[in-house]
Amino acid sequence: MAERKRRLVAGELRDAALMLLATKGFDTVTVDDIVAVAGVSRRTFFRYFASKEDVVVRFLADMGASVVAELAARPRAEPPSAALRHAVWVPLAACTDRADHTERARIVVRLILDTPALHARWLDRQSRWCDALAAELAARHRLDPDTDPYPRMAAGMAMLALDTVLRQWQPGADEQRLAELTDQAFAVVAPALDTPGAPEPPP
Amino acid sequence: MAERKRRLVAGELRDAALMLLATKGFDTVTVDDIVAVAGVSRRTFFRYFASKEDVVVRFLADMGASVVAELAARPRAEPPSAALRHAVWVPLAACTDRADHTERARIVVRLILDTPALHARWLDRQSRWCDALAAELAARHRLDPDTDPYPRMAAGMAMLALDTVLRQWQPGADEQRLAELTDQAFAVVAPALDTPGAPEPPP
DNA sequence: CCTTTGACGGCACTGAGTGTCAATAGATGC
DNA sequence: GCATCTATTGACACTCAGTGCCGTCAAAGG
Repeated sequence: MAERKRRLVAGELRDAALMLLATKGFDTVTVDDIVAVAGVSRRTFFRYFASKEDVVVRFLADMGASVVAELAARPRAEPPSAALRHAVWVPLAACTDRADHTERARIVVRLILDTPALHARWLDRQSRWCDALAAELAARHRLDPDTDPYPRMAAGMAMLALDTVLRQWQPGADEQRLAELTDQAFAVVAPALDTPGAPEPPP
Repeated sequence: MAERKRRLVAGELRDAALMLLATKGFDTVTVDDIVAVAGVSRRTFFRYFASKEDVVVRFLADMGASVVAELAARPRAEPPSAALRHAVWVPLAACTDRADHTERARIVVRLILDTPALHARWLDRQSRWCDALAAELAARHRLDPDTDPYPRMAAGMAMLALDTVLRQWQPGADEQRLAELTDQAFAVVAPALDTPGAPEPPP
């Protein structure tokens, strides 16, 4: 009950922030501007979001947990390239579930890629997903994550593919188009992901 | 003459900053602390460095330009994995040219990887090198950087290898050890870098 | 010797982010 | 119905990063 109100305020704040940031740019909009539109106090803003960057980055934060969860759900027999492609595709497809949601997601992506401060935060978050992905991959293939570079690099290549897709995301692109871009990106890294030697655990 | 003094002040500031940051941590040290040790005013600090992060990140900034320059200097006939390995190796080897310099570089790397704010800036800088590397790769192989995902992903894989090496850099590791780590990292991505199809330009 | 140039320090200001406290509103117990 | 406990909020004050502005001072150059 109080939980629903929290969600309401957070949504209000997020919508106000995204609207202002997307139109006026990240640096010119202050937190005071955002709270003025949302109708709450400055202090309340920082109770919901750790920083100005956080409002935007959190919008895409679910992707991280999703990617790791999806990878864990894939059958172990599947080659790494296919498993990672699926893991990355699920949250990407979730961006295009409704047409209105799609365009907003694309605008947020563009804002992040074009704003240095946001881009830095985005990369930082991505690198955390990378850690989790690497741990999952190491467990999947029974590799030592401290000495074997494969898990971390494979996770990094998956993130690289995700990044490449988001960068090439043009206005008006639908789910079909995103799927094509994802396939292209993974086609590039697949030879490294599925290279023999590391991935096959000795029975 | 005035130029030499500028360099002197910048060095003083950098040394004071690195000493304080490495011992007390990034967040607890203020710019006032740094300038107190360096013996200049607060305002002067910001004339030399754009931000507190900048002091640390600039320390490794030369690497970026170096990587791109080295790649451009490699013969075109060389396979991408070898060319990129060399390009990444040169600045890495430069970190170990003198023993004292080596250990300081390692401490800075550790500081960056362990401090979220610095890590974010580092990744952001790395992504700029990635842009330049991708452009160079596209030119090398006569590919369209806007539609072909190969150049950007190949550049990203090189950065990924660099990142992996820096992460595995243990105390006391010498140039020999760094070379091993670099070889290991590039062995993972080589199959994707040298995959047929994209890299071979039609004559 | 005088002028111009450039670096420096001091000062004031904006804006992000945090700690604290009092007020308020809703849930709970009697 | 009323008291109470708890969680959320707003207000205020504070620290610190970063910037603009200006007066000063010293060195270069005529």
